[in-house]
Amino acid sequence: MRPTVHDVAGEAGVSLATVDRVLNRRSGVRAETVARVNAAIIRLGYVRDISAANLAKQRVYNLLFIVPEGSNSFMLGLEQELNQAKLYSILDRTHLDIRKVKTFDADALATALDGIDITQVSGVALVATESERVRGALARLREAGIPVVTLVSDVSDVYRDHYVGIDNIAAGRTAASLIGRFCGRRSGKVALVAGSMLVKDHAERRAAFGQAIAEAFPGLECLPVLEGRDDAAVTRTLLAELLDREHDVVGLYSIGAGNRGVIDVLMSRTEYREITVVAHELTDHSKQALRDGIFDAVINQDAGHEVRSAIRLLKARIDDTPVIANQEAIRIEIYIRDNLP
Amino acid sequence: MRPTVHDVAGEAGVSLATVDRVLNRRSGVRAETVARVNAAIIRLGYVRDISAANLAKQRVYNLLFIVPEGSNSFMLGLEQELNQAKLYSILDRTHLDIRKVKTFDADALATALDGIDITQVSGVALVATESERVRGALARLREAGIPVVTLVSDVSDVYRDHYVGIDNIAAGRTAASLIGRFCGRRSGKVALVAGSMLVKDHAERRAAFGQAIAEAFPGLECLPVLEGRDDAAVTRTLLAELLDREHDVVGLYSIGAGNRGVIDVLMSRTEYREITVVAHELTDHSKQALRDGIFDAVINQDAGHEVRSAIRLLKARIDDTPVIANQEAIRIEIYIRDNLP
DNA sequence: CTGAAAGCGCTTACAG
DNA sequence: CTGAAAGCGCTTACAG
Repeated sequence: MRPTVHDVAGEAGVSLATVDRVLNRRSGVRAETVARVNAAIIRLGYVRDISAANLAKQRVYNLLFIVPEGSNSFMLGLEQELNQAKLYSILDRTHLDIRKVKTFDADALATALDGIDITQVSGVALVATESERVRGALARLREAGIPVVTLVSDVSDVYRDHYVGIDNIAAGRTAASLIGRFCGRRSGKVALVAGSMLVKDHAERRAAFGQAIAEAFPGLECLPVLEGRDDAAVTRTLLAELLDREHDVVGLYSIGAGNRGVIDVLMSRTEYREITVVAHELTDHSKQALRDGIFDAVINQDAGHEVRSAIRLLKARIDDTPVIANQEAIRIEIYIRDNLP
Repeated sequence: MRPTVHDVAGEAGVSLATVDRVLNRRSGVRAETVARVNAAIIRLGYVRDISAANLAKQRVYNLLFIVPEGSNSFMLGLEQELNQAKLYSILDRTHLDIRKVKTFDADALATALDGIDITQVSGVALVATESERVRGALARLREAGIPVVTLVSDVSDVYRDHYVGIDNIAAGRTAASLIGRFCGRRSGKVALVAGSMLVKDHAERRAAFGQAIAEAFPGLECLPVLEGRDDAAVTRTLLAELLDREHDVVGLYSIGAGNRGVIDVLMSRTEYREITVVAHELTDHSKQALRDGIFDAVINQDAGHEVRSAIRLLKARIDDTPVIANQEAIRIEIYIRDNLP
């Protein structure tokens, strides 16, 4: 049988309460007593039963998720995963609170962060837009002992405990390899469509993509980025105009989440079918585009995995328990028509 | 506050013991009393706290994993993941028992299954080799109320509760698309290397691959499968001989786990570098082959995910709790040099 | 067929 | 600085 606090207390010759004080690193125990208890713990190989501890504590994890009130499919998907997680979270004494802030608006985010009631929240996850105010707000949270993880979009690593999302530089290189390889020996131009170059993940993907193309596929030339603001209508206009003007486009990299506009344009003329297209994020639209042969590959990050991972990471910080690094790594997933989930 | 058994007991006007009997569907309660308790449960929206229940029950999950005592890297990786999971499983009152049986030997597997002490084991996961004896053994286990999941390799679905692994037909089609697309406009022959066509997953991948190539890439022609028995030496000899004889091989699909032999041959002559290669399973060898440009893509199933998923699924069956379907779906992962984890 | 009491492994006031 | 006792939300003999 696994040893319990009773065994430790017996072995150390102290009471349960003292064992508990030592286990939880509470003050007011003589150094010598602490040492005796710790020795007993090691001797017995005691490991605390966290479920029992949480039961006794009546611990409830109050986790706050701050996400952009976006209209794009990926963010909607993320929100849906959060609501899914919410259904099951009651079983784990976890309360998920979802707050939406204006997209790409650092001030709105900072205001939301500043408004957090430190006594009511045990952990925070946020889709970050970085700014001085945001950094300040995060620093205050962490000083108050509240764990913070960034989701999908990161800030400098001193301001959060963990980043849950993909490596966007590697993602950009991946897109480059796929387009380069799929284009085969063809040479020509590559169109780039992003949401906004002010967003760090889009900027990173774009830069890495350009570099990888230049390195490995000299026959391909990247055109200037179109910034569609993740808006279908804007993207549609810009891209239609571009493809009308440029007559040598063999590839297209859709960096952001404005896939609907891209799909509309690509479907508008049969000759566009020849263009090799790689986009981001698996949604109903992008899946259909893969099936229809409009998209050749989609690079995805699993929103469900990200939500569950953020929850696990926050709880692990709160309980001071270990995590399995591999389980928390968010993969750069590649989908083609044949391996859709 | 969430309602507890006390609240239910009060509401129904019965004792805790009776509430417990109803909750656990134990016999010896008058139908009318059962109805009263159930009504109270619904009225209060009561949800049982499983951690507390398990604490009271001193529940220990004894899970048995039966895996082939294989020498191939993927199975070794799986075993490593099992040992990883073992480290953390004590925290969850879970005991993992790993038993190894002779690879691809249905009788050895059946004997292991028949030898299970039903009173000591609460759930079984196995890498299946199907046979009449195996089916019989599984049926007996399930009649005894012991949940069974298959891992990586499946049996007919009436003999297990769940399959934890990839869709091998889709995997074969995925390989075909990748090779076809990467070969571009080149036409020629495609070499196929498998472990054994007697193994269902290899056979399924091969069939789906052949069909997809025939459908979509008429310029490519599949050569007869080499069966390397997942053995590096055998694979090396067979493949070297084949490539020496055939002078028009533009693609190679390594269906099984004998990647080392494949890599050796491909590195032996510079002209083999031109061959487009897709293999299965991410291991140290296959990762290096991707980095070196020997392999163009690797199709992977995440062994760590599979192990954790099998554990979650078995526990969910044991506790009769719901699972999140998306979390348990094993993806057909595509890796190229740029998105390696 | 039903209930009172003790216990699972931990924590928490309260007392000293 | 330390301990005895009660309690977290369940389950389990035991008694009737």
